Amino acid sequence: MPELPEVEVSRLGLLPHLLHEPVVGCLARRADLRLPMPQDLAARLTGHRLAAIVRRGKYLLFHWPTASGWLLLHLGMSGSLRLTPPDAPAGLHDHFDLCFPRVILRLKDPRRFGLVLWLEGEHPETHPLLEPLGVEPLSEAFTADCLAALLKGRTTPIKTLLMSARRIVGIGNIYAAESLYRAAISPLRPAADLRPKEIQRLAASIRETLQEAIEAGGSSVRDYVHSDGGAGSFQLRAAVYDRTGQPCPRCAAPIRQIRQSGRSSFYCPRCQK
DNA sequence: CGTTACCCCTGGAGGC
DNA sequence: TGCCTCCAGGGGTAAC
Repeated sequence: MPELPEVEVSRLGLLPHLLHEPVVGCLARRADLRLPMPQDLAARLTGHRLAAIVRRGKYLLFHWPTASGWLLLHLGMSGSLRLTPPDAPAGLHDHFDLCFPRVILRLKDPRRFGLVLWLEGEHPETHPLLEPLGVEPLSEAFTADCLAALLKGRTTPIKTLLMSARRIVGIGNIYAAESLYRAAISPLRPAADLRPKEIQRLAASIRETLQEAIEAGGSSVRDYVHSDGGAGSFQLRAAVYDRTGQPCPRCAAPIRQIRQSGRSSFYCPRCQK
């Protein structure tokens, strides 16, 4: 489920409930996620107060300076986070609990492509999973010039490039499709063929699409603790994603579905050139 | 180096 | 009803 906006909305939803709260325990019901979950988290974290929650791409990082380390969390394809009351029974795919005095942070991840790791020390950005990550699309560093530099000399289809986290983080299959639609650029275009005007449009549409999705998510999650789906369950209304055969909102041509690098792509063959 | 194929895992949808 | 196939919002690794 989660791309950058869903992860960011989760972060924003968790912050007011968890920040500065002391950990009272942890529970790993299934430790075999994409990588094995550490087993000593309760011992490391119990009694320590959560000092920050940071997002990098689709990763969430929870910081405990007094335990001198970070908890790294990734939701994979099917992961979601919820805050539950301490006595709420765990469901089938609730693999991990981080317990605070009044609430439990609970990770549910049916496909188990997600990740819970402990990063020792104060520099998580040097971890092998984080170090190679590309630019944050909502940061000031992400300009049209920046995007132009990423595209330069690359023959990969622009859609594939948008989804490669070593160049630019956080954009998954949905927001790649929606950003390209908004910029009126075909997902099939070789990256290096985009003209400066198009690059400018694409950079802007990526920002806008992600930002709007975050705002939509934020407004849809009123009470994080008691809401049904957690914060990962919203979705920006898609113009093209998963709308094969339905009319393009702009020109009514049927949305087309193709396959690129093993993933479905959706686009309007008339609007996106 | 750049790009693609395949793999991890479970569940839901649709065809028969 | 069951069984089968395909598909799914991610990403790492191996192979060309």
